[in-house]
Amino acid sequence: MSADPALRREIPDATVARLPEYLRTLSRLAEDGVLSVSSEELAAEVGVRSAQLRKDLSHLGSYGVRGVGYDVETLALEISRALGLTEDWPVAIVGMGNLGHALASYSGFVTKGFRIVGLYDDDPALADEHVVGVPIRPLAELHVHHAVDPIAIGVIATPAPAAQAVCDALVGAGVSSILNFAPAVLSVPSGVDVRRVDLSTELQILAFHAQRKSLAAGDLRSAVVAQ
Amino acid sequence: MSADPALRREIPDATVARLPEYLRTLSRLAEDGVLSVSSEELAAEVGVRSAQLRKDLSHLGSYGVRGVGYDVETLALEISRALGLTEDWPVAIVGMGNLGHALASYSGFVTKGFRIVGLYDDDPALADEHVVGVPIRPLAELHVHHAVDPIAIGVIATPAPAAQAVCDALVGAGVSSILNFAPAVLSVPSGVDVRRVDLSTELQILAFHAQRKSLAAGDLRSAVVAQ
DNA sequence: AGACGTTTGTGAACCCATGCACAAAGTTGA
DNA sequence: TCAACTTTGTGCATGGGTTCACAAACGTCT
Repeated sequence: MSADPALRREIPDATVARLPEYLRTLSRLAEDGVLSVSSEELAAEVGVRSAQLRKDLSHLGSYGVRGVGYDVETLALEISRALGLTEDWPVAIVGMGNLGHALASYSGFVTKGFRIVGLYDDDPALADEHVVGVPIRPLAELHVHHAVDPIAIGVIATPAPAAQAVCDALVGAGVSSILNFAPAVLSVPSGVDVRRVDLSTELQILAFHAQRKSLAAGDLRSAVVAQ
Repeated sequence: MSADPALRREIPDATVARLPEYLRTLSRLAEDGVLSVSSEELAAEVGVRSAQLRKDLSHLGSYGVRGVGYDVETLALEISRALGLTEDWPVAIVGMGNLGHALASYSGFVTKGFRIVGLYDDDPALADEHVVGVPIRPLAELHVHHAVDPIAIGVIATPAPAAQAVCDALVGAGVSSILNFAPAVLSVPSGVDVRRVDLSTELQILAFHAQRKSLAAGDLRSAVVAQ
């Protein structure tokens, strides 16, 4: 029987969403030569409550020492393992406009775990351009490429109208994890995982809170008007 | 007394996060000439349960007609109002590398509600370059600019090490809503709102689920090994 | 060795969000 | 006008996530 709780137990989604942040902070601490942290210290760095941090970590196993804290190296390694970053993940980006270029050259992509193996765009003007050493090819070549060098994660950085067709092509080639930057809801068969990142959604949420703040500030005025 | 529930009642964060998606879908339907939708239809388009959609909308007021559905135009307008998109929000982007360029020319930014009023970067190589008609200027000019043409929302698209300093500059100039693309946790005074979008976090979450899928597929093998 | 201080891991209470199911309210058609 | 049908808005139950608070476990110092 495996003793690793990460492989046996279910890790809550909310916890998984925070693990990358813990990992990033631990890596920074390791670079700074810090050997050990308490949940209190680490939580303060990340901006969460220490109880939440401890409960999150408890889902991966018991890697702390009571009265002492957590060994930075060990904990970083265990989080990496839990997230699956000990193996590397071949990534393909479809849509090499401004955003696609930015993503391809984003250093966060290259860092541990992820490797860009394909860049796709049907615009002839981009044909055979290279970004970070990888050639841009037409989407039709996806199948061939995937057969030779399988793609684990597909990133969609096209305009919204093209997104569903690109998604279908990725799914058709066998990709079952997709990161979608296009402002469109994708329909996929079950078993395929889609995460969406939408810039304008984030802006709109900020606008909502900004509006609330300015309404609160102008309370007096509106109260008078309301009368 | 104002009769608008959006101004009086509290709208849950989870609801606010979904409103932009509802709005986008309604706008698309309006373009297609659709005049009315039921909660069932709209929910199917967006990919949520109809009960959730109705509950979300009930927080803004009562804009549906029983037995009929929602008027597309009216509902879109009411969501826009609730989100604060009826006024326009001046946005400044700091950090004009690949990502900054992509954001500045992203069409989602220009669409209703948001207007780019400033682009900042201290790299002399970028000085006086124009993107979408706006000149790139050094960060030191932020204060002056803000005094003339106030900035409501600041977008940080710099590398992580610079993010906190940029954030301090924005806050110092009076910006109280910040969208942070740098992989760093920002500390801000209370009253300032920060949202973070992190590309590598999203990738890592995908990797976690991908790993879980491949572990499930290889269950038999690991079970044998475990014995 | 034993007492003391520290920090983890977790049971239990709370809180928010989701989903169900139905009454209320509207339309349509005879 | 009235009955049949449709769809909203919402009270209630359920489930997950967060926070509290404390016992268990470890190191340290005498």
